Amino acid sequence: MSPSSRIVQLIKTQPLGQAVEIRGWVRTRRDSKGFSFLEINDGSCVANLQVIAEESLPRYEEEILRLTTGCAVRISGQLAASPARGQAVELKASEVEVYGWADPEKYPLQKKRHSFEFLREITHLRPRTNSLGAVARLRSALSFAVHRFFQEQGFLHLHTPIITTSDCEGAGEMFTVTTLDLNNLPRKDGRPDFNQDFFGRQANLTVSGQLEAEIYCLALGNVYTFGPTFRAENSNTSRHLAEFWMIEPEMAFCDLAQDMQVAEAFIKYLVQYALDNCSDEIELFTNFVDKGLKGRLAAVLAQDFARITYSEAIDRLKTCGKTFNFSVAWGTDLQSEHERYLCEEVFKRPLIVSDYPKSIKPFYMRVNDDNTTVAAMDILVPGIGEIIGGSQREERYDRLVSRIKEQGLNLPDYEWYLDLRRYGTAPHAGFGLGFERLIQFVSGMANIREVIPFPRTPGSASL
RNA sequence: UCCUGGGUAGCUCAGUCGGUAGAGCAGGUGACUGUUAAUCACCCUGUCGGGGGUUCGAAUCCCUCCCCGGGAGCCA
Repeated sequence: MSPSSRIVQLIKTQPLGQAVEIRGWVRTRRDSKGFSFLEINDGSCVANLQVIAEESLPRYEEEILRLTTGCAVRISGQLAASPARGQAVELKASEVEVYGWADPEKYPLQKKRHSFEFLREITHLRPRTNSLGAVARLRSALSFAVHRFFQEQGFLHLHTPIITTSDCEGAGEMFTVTTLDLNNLPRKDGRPDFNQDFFGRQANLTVSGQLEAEIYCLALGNVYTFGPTFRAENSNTSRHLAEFWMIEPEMAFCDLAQDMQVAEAFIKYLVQYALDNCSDEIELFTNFVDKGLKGRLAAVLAQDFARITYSEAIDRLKTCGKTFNFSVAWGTDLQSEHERYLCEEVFKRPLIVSDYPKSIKPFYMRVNDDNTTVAAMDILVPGIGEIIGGSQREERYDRLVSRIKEQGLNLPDYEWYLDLRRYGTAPHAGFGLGFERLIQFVSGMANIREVIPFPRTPGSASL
């Protein structure tokens, strides 16, 4: 391990008068009479460390005065209180070593703000910016917090398959995984012959770990998955990715009410964790990305999520006197504009909508006693919309069979799933949280492509 | 995929009535300065997204394709 300090620690502990060493990248250089100011960022925090480089240093003219944005350096010296405003401490350099130059005529990152659209074109360089670096730290922190929340509550972390042959998930279009020669595709009855493929059958990238999670839930109790998820939908929006990360808890002996409780506690825990551990990042986002961010996050913690059933939502939308582009009718899905109105204008906080008509929801959701709705819930947050979708699962064998048939699905495909109901079935429930949407919510970033390091979207997969 | 707005200097954008392109920032040079979006002066920079068409003449008008933003659908 190098003897260098990370800047986050130096700023926090302020070891004045001590010899320290840092390694990082030059953000900017400003020259004064007899010395230069260097701003160094090492990725450990939002803040740069200001370095004073006197002209008496070796190679001052040849190297230090040539330092520009992007150069990688090692600097040792003494940490001192800063006499000027803007920073508490600064580093009086005694040695400056340049690891790598960055030709200012060609280096794309300038000492100014860039549009996120432009930064997307330089995926390999954008984490060197303040905001994308901050997103990376927030993402890492929240990822840890996800595990901490569930581990603290005794959940078991489960790795569900990324390559799956269960073609019965119905959550969206799937990517096929194959080693077949696409230039000379073996066919049978005109269709690709997957019997000759690597797995001897068609395999796809997972669209959800839920069904597999149910298997372990009904053996070990509460479990959660946290892994990549793939949807081959031609979705072109600021909140859809073809490859994204999803967290899916599945809880045994759990009903919809408890499911909602856990989901609400989970989101609040993550928001609180971000406020406690990424305050500088959230400050940055509030100042430069979304002025309302901090207030909104505080409001999330301050009150209970609003709760409303689908039927109540329809009533409210019908009687609110507002005209929508899409008409409101019981039995049809809520449109984006309906959800936004309820969440952002009526309740002005996260909103849980529950008990949707069974006709618009998948087969595995538990049918309510009214026989027309299912025990499903969506959590909507202001600015983003749906961030969680969940339900109590149908644990009754007969009901599940008729739901599978009702939806025109192929019963034999579900034998293993039905076994879970044949033998020792139990009430259980779960939900899926879109990790990137959560990061959008906590960072205020408008486009989901900024909150994942390497976004995959239709027509775009850089690196 | 649909609707809509865009694509002009490294970046962000302006460009009138169709007459062959401009600003700020960045970059270079110099001055000045415990500076911090430093300041001041000077200098450099163009496949006007690609292709086709109309015209004496197209960044500008028409057709077409590509790419990007915003909205919608699908969902997390």
